[in-house]
Amino acid sequence: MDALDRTFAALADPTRRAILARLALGEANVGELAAPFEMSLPAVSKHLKVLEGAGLLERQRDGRLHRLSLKPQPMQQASRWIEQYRRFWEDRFDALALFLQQTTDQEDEDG
Amino acid sequence: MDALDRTFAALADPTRRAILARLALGEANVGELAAPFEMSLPAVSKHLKVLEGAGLLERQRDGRLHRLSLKPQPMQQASRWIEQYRRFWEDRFDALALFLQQTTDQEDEDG
DNA sequence: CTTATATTTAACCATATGGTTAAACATGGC
DNA sequence: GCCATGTTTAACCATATGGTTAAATATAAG
Repeated sequence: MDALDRTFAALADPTRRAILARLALGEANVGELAAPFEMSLPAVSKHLKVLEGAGLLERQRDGRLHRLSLKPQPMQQASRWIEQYRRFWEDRFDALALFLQQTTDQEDEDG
Repeated sequence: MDALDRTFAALADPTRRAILARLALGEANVGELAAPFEMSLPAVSKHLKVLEGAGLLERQRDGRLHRLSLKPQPMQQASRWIEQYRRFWEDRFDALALFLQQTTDQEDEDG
C-alpha cells in the first residue's frame, strides 16, 4: 500500500479521527486515548497501529507507558493531494456566491 | 457511515484517486474512465459507485452513456477537517525553517 | 426484429477490517 | 518474589472490500 492509501484509509475511521483530534491537544498514553471509547483496549491498540502504520503518530515508550504524539507529515501530504482540486471547487463556490449575490439583488429589487 | 468516513474511504484507493484526477480534467463516461486500468469494467463500475456514494461524483445518463463529473463538496469538507491540523504542522515547519536558516547562517559564518 | 454497444447486477472468491476475549509481556511498587 | 498496572499478541468472528466471470438491462443502429 502507498503512503496516501494508508493515510486516507487511516482517516476513514471515526475512532481514529477522534484519537488524532485528541492528540492535537497534546501527547497521551494508550489508556488515556482509549478512555473515551466504549471499546476494548486491544481494539484501540489496533487503531493506534493503523495510525502508526500510516505515519500519523509516533510512539515513545516511557517505562510501561507508551506516549503517543501527532506526526503531521502524512496529513500534510493528504492535504496537498486534496488541494489539487481547490481551484475546481472554488470555481463552483464563486459561481454559487455570484448566484446568491444576484438572488439577493433580485430580492432587494422586489422588496 | 458518516460522510467524512465515506469520503476518506473513497480516497484511500489509488484507482479511485486516479478516476477523480481524470475527472478534474473534464467529464467522462464509464468506458473512458475504465480504459487506463487493467481491471474489468464491473470493477471500475464498483469504484464509481463508491465515489458516487461518497458524493464525490455525479452521474447524468445520456442514452446508454453515463456521463460522470466531479462534485467538489465532500473533498472540500475533507480538506477542512485536515486543515484543523495545519497550525500543528506549520509550527513544525516553522521550526524546520528556523533550523535551516540557522544552519545556513552557520555555514555562511564557516565559509 | 436483430445485433452491437454501454453499463450494471449477480454470484462468487480471497483478503482486509474492526471488533471480541483470553493470555502474554513488561514495568513498577511493596 | 509477588502482585498490580499498562499494553500487546493471539485466536477467533462477522462483515466489508476489491477483484473476477457470466448474465441481465438499456439504448442505438441496421
